[in-house]
Amino acid sequence: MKYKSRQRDIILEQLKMVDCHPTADEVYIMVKRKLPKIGIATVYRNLEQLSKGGCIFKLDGDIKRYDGNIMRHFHYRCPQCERVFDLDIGKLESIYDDLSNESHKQGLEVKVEFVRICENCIENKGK
Amino acid sequence: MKYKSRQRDIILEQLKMVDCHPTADEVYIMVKRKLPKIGIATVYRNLEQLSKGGCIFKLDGDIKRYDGNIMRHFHYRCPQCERVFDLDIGKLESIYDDLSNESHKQGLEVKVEFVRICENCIENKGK
DNA sequence: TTCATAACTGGTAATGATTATCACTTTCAT
DNA sequence: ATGAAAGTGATAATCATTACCAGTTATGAA
Repeated sequence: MKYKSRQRDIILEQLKMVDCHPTADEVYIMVKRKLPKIGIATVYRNLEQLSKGGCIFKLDGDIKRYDGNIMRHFHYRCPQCERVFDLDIGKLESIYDDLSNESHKQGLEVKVEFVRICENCIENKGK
Repeated sequence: MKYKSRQRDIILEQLKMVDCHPTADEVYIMVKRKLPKIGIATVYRNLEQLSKGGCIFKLDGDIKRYDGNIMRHFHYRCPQCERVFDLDIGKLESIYDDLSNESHKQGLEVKVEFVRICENCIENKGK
């Protein structure tokens, strides 16, 4: 990320505009509207760089997803559609902070992810 | 898992014998010593079934790993070699239990994974 | 036991996300 | 203004996982 690039700027801008957590392919489709000639490899390259640089988060899973919101917040993943959603954990938050602080003292980083069937998948159950 | 199969029995047995967290391919190699004719598809099929049946754990990541130990315990993943190791979290444990209990009350399942460079990768740094 | 059938197997082809490669273009410090 | 380092886009390659299929095995009912 030594030089600046229009492609990278637009990828970051688009990712910050949405509140979902798109896959690389979904980012590619979003960015193509502004930069029709961009290649998928450029998208992967820049998503990787942006996440290594701390500008975005990479969410591991079967398919990787990316999050343009780097404020501390929480996610849940739907085990059916494999999508990731933001989550307000309310009073869980202070417990999480304890876990996080205590982990750091022990030289560990913590990764917490919640799992819950999403509303969409609950609705589509009858189908 | 309605019928029993020798292949599945041996996969489970081998997985319970080791304290590492092998990939499907590593399980394949292990099991091949006892069942030289087994196919890789059979290994994947049975690992999936065993994990859905709650006999083993599947650990998500770039490459999936499997754990034959279903007693409650904790893992850390090395971000360099991507291997997974067991971890004694000591006093973190009670905090984790709080988080877990409170999550369940809110209809969420929690997944916690720790991250730390493993000893092997620290040693090999100079190389 | 015999039989029907549902589950399981092994080999292999297909899939699909991600990475590597390469010739070309852009950026930027000097 | 120029040359080295970084970035790009097209496409081929990789590789973990899944799908498919013809043949085998397990199981329960007759």
